[in-house]
Amino acid sequence: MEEKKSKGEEKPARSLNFIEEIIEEDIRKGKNDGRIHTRFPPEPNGYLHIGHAKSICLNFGLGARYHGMTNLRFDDTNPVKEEVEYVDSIMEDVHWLGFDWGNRLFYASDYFDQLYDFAVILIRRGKAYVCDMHAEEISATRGTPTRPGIESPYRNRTMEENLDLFTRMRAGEFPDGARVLRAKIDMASPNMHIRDPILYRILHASHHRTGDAWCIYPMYDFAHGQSDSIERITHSICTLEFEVHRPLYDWLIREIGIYAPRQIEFARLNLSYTVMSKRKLLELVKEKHVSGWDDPRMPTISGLRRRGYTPESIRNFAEIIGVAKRDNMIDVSLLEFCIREDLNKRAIRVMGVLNPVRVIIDNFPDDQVEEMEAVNNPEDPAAGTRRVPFSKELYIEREDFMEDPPNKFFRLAPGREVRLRSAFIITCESVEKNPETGEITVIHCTYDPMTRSGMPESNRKVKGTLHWVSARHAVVSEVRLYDRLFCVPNPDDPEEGKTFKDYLNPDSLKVVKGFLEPSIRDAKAGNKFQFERLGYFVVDIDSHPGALVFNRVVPLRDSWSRAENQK
RNA sequence: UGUCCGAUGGUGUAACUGGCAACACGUCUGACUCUGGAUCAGAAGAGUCCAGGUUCGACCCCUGGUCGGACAACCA
Repeated sequence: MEEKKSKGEEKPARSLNFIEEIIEEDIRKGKNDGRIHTRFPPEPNGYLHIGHAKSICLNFGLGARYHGMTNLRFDDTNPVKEEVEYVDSIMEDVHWLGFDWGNRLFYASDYFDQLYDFAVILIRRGKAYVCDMHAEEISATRGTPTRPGIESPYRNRTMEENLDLFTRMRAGEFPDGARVLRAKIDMASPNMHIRDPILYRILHASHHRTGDAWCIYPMYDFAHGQSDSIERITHSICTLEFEVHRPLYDWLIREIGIYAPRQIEFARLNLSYTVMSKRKLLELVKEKHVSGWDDPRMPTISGLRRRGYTPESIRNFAEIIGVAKRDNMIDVSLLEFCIREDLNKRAIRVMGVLNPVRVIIDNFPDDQVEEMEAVNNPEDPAAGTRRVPFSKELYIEREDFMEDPPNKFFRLAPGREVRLRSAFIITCESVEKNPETGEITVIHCTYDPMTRSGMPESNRKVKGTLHWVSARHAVVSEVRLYDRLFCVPNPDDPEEGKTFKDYLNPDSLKVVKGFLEPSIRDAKAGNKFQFERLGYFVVDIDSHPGALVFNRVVPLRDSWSRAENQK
């Protein structure tokens, strides 16, 4: 037995991504005694989106993989943009995704006292000074990426004066914008972030957690790395745009003289046919292009949840897309693949008709109802069966009938036979039309009682199988058919004179009436189904007893319509 | 005319750290099927941005280019 477990048979370990390689190298070297500690550090100024999900899965995944820990830390150093609503939604979303920060819920604002002390240390060491220039002056003297900046006239104040001024900044003696605390590094550095960056600014604003205790707030650069250090984070993982901040991150830690975490940057996720910046998402919400942060068309975690995505499918997506440093644009079809794969295994099948046409089974007794037994999920025998009523008058999908069909059309047409799923084989005998419009109003068929599912005759080969609903048993519901929010792959890259909003897809939501089999009557919000041959659907929170509302999560793959569309 | 980062099939990620490129999605065949779904079998598709160099041998190392991205908020 033992020897049988040769190398080739061990589970196919996927190769390491570059961050895992760094971590394993650090472990090998005995850095931090092999301890691994990561953190997910959102700013509570918006809802989390699928890009954050990548980061969450990465950070928490690494914590778990290396038997370490992962903190949730709110980077809340800008009171004017941050709100508790966002804090709450972020915690809900991280939990929903399946991750747990235990008792390690932190806020950068928890460290305001300590951060203040760090600033004082820098001042005492002559590494920081109070600058009286206003925002415009500072910006004007910062230079450009290709031209060095000019040193502030306040740069060489004495340590005593700096200390006094900083103390008075904190005491509230000065108005917003009057002064800032700056690091004293190098105004000529080719790295803009090293040109005496601002550490603290005066902001007489009340903070969602510290209230009015402070009127000076640390900048990102002075809060983030120090918070990492305080929490003894070993690997501080962030997105590429912070790469140029790393020298400052390291400088501050070194000059203050505290524990040094290692910052590692990776490429953020871009998804086709959507936008991913909080600013743009907020704009869509505020201008009512969508119903809210949790609109099922939004790439937010709450939107995806409402759309019917599962945490498992999103985690799997995060795993599949990988982690690297090059810019990327992932096709939404990959996300769709992930949710189909997941729901295929678990969603109960049900029949529903969204664009009905009446079918009358001429040889079926008028008032008779037969109960058909239908399999709940062919992928999962344990899901059992249910009963579906069959009667003389049915609905089928209008697209499932053609009066004059091409050869490859396997569905219903005059004289043709099709199977009704879990029921009988029927033959089309004739159609009735609206004389004015030419629209087909009724399709007359006959059924063969010997072909009922399970009976010997039912094995007869027929080309097509249709879903159907007994007209008088149909549960009428609202069905929301969602499509991509934008009609171009990259709305972030508009042509001259246009903005991303010029590419909003006018057909991203279509509301139709659905005629569903009665077994669905008691479905609850969040329940997911496959409407056979159509797609996956979830019961929306707008549902009420007797007035169900469904969201289409994603359509089924449809090689017929794909072939048709290619013509 | 700065600094930093990146460049591998249509998309994304690999390549045991130098041994002529793999996996997934997508695409296309075919089989099977009471979902034109799922499943199964197979195929096409890159010679690794370019030019040199080192080497028996380079996606991998070196040099020089090209292209793309990030950085000039008292945002994060």
